[in-house]
Amino acid sequence: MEKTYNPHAIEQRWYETWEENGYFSPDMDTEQTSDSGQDSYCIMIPPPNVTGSLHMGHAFQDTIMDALTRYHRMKGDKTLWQPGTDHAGIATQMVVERIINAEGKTRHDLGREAFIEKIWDWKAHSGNTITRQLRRMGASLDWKRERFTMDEGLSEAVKEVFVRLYEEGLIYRGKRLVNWDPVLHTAVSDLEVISEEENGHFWHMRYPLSDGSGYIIVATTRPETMLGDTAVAVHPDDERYQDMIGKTIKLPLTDREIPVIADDYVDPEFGTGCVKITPAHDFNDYDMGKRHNLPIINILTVDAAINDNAPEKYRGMDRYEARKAIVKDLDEAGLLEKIDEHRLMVPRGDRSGAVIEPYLTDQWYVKIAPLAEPAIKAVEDGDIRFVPDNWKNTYFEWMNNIEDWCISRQIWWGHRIPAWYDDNGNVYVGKDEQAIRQQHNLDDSISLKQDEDVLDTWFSSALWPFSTLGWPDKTPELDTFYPTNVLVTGFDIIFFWVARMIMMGLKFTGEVPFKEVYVHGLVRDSHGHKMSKSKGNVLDPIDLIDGIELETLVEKRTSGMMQPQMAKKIEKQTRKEFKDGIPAFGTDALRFTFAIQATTGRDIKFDMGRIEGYRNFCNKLWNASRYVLMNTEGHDCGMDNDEMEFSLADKWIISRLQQTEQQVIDSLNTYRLDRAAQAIYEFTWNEYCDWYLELSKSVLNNDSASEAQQRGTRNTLIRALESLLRLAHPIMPFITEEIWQRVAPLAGIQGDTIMLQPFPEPQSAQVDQDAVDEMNWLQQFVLGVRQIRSGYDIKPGKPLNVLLANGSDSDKARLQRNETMLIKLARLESITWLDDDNAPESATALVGEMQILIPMAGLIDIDAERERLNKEIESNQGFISKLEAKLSNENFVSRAPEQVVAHERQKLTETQNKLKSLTEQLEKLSSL
RNA sequence: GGGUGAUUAGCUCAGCUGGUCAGAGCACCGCCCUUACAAGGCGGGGGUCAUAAGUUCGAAUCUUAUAUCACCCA
Repeated sequence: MEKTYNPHAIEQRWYETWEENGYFSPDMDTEQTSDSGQDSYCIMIPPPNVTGSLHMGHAFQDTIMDALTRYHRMKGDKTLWQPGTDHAGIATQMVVERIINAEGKTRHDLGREAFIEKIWDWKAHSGNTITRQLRRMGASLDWKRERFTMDEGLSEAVKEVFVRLYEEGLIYRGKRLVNWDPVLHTAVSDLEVISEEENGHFWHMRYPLSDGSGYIIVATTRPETMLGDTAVAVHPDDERYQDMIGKTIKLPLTDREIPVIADDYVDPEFGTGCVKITPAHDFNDYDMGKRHNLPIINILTVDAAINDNAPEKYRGMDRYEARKAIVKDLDEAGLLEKIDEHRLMVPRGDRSGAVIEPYLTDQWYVKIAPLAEPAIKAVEDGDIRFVPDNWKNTYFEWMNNIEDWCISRQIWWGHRIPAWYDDNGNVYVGKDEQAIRQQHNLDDSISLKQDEDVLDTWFSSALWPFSTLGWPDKTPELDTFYPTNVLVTGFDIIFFWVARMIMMGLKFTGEVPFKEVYVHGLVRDSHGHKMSKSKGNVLDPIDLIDGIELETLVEKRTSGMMQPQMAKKIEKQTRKEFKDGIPAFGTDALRFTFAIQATTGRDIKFDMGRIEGYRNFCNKLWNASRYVLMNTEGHDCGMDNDEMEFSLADKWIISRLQQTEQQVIDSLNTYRLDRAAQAIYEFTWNEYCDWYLELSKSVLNNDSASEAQQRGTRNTLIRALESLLRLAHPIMPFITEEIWQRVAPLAGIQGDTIMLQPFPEPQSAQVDQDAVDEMNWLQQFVLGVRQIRSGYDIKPGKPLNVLLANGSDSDKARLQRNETMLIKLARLESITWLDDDNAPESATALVGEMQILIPMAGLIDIDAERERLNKEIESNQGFISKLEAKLSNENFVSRAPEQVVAHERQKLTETQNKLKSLTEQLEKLSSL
């Protein structure tokens, strides 16, 4: 093996091998599908946008899913991690449209069919970026089953669902106020609208009463909408305006008269207490208009320009142009009271960034209440469990206030709505035109035209857990893997996606789509800020894996900026934070970094120090393995000759391994990847490397050790490492595979890949508590010597003579058994039991009550040792008085559980003995 | 305005159903290139667990209030 861990050299190669050999597949081809009592395990990947590229959120999420998948596969479950991508209607259309625009054309020049053809072309050539990147992450997805939300089978499922919902009256067409994106020319759902506070104005306008008795002042943030006003509303109890109610107003700049009405909705405290009502362009006003039977006057075109319902002067003006003109005209007419600065919530389309207008159009809707009810119940009843649990509150909150889902979009890329119209405007819904003609007895003399709209992308995503498995056909896949086990997702799409999958899954399969929903946090930058292109703080997971030069990174972060003026600042920041660019950490280090920070429900602040530390951990594992291989390759490790003798260290490390395995299993079962990773880290570094490997040297490099002893140690070295590799494989697949290939044969294990080896199962019979206790004693001993050494600046290499006093029989027996190891580990010359009285001046350490004495002659300063002892005594006295206080509290003694009290008593005794021993030492020094 | 979560060492975070004077990594200080590893080894310093009250024999942990921050919804 190479001296230094080099992830590049191993990662790509292993992934190709795994994929080529079909290790990712659950083998549905074999006959034994759902028999044999084998458990199945299935995770659906949240399908990334086909236009997308891997970002830190994906990398985090995929690490979690892959770790779970690999764990279950090794456990022996029939395991499927289902891959695929989403057609991402608006996003994809925009990407391809931009390419066409660059060629000086629009999509309208091409026409619908040719444009869609272009998109398919684009997908064929450029649509696999993200799947390539997923492979770099080591994701063990079964690529043979990769699906796309627009492929044939899934489109079939979409039609099936649409038709059935329509036939049950759960899909309807209606004229409603929708969120209209005037740039994309489509309706968007509430969830696709992002409202943020922006600076704006509050215009106060005078509306004259028709009878000439004065005017009412109304305030608005969108003065151009006044052209569509059909009333002014006040609160029914508002004393200021009682006599106005029922009167009419002469709406300025128009020739219309509108009533003053009373409605509870009006907040008398806000503004003047008078509200202009524009039912066609405001959601609240729309509701109020319905309550009061107000006319609805649409004044905007699809581009959000003023249409022909408005006075001629403003027609054709853009909404903001019209705003200026109207404000000016009002001002000139003396009808502008004042203009205030104002912070207001501005709704923007999440794709286009355009300011959304409420707009009255014909759209398709899903009637959601009947679907929501069982979906709420499924979570209430525990058929679906959220991890962490509190996310169910968010889910309930939304589901209980859910509104009908607008599913039609006025774009070209997507599932076309399976509805046809005849010349009389009758609607027919069916899978295709032919089916409809047949069903409704329509011959060719009647022309049918398909609805131009496509479905919201999330409509097909909602079917993902079963459409990918072949639904509506009854497939073996569906039978085996549905319901799936867990959905791993960020909280940001609980509404978009999770809730809708639950509703659709229950509706069409009668079962929940997944039993658990694991909700993970967001990956932020090291300062806790959201990563975004415009802030220039984005990290690309691939750059962390492969490394990147500073110049390339700067270029990457500053190119194609929406706000080029930010580029300077970003460049400066980047140069400061990454002086030497980013080194190549490798996939395993990145995955480990994510895993160990995957505490449930908490955001991750991505810190370069962490990933560096875990890259070092990979290196540690690598070098430890090198040591093991050096000492086992070509030697008898007990495979051929089972005459072996196991040392204390051997028994101890095997015991600790069992305990670690249990901890990892428990942690993985409860989605605590952080604890699993932590347990692996601590065992590997602090126990296996720091202690066990060192102890093994005193056997392997010791000529007087017997063959059986050496064999026992080699056997333990290799077995423990082999298990550890399997234990760590789900989190760090590449390095474990690479090392395992060499280690496994030495441990007597045949197999082509670690991927398909069984996951370690702890054996309680292998836990030797006596060995654990004795090892603890040995560690205390070594630690005590080291502390003295370090405390008095004694050279690490200088062999010391150690004296022992006040030892029990057990101490003596333990010393006898472990003397060789102690001498080697603590670098001692000799260990001698002392007759009580003739101790020379010494520095002291304690192991329990046994005293370790290191004679000071020529080594140690008496005053310093005295000071140290005094400090130690003081601290122990403090502890004792605390314990005494506790134990003399009658309430404690009588009410606390016996065990706890006994434990405290024991601590007291131990500490008292320790104190006594320390005091003796101090006295000895003082008397000299 | 409603909801959720957070607040523990200089930084990033653990701390499970209350019970070993509060833990890890990074950073810091000291010693060491000891034949697996300087991407390392050994040792060390550092926190009145946001604040206040309460429950309890006992609170970082449970309850309530306050403060600050973050996110979601309106």
